[in-house]
Amino acid sequence: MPELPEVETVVRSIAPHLAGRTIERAEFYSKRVTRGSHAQTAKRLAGRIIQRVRRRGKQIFVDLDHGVLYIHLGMTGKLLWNAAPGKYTRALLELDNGTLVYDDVRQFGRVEFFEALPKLLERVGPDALGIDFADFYARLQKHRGAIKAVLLNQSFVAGVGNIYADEMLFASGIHPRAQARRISKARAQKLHNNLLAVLQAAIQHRGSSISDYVDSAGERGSFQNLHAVYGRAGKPCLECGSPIRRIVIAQRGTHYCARCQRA
DNA sequence: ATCTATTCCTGGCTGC
DNA sequence: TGCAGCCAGGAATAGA
Repeated sequence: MPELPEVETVVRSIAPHLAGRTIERAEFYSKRVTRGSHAQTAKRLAGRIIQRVRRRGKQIFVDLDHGVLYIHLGMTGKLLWNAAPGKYTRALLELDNGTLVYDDVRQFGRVEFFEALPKLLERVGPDALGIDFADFYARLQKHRGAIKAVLLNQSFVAGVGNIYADEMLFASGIHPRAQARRISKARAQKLHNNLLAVLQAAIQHRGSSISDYVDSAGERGSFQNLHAVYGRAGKPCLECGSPIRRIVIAQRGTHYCARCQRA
């Protein structure tokens, strides 16, 4: 499940192949993944020159000389460089130097061409790696819901998903059900530090590969081996030994240590 | 406005 | 070996 570290890893691995290249041909195979007219989208992409590939939160933007290709990996999206198209290939870009293949088993992802970005996509908050503490703390005050749910809200901060939300709450000693606005300034400072620290550590390990995730070269990440709580329900807490608990918050599996994380 | 529940989607897993 | 039933969750959407 690609979150900020996985998307960052994909962007880093794909960008050198794409920058400055020309799109010769585009193909789309899924009505779900690409909602616009396939023929029209392909026509608009043909001949476009890629200027750069960038990321905001979990969103990927391929800036073109005219318009932008928006890519969201959803749950199982993969951007693969020079891979053979397969059963789950939903879109494909043939460039002058190779082929970019978009595979997505569950089709929660998106590959769309826009002349200009829709307002909906602009609704996301500041990127998790770029937000300063003052802004982070001010935004926390605006939410009365559980901190876990708030961290997952992309308009609060962009890029955090289920795995890293659990990990940074554990690292900060904050209970996932704690009310966002009730978190003390000192705790919030800790959470802000861990927001950066956890995501940066995950990027250094090229992301977490639980089931599907691989980068554009098909390589798995290794950060899943360093998860303290995610996916460790019933196993002993690495800090205190008490069993990691699993509850559901905002319809998402949430893992925490009842002893290390107090409300 | 803010928050919560529902929906989409399919491979993988469990249990009979 | 087969198969029904459930689970995983990002984010748009609808409803409270």
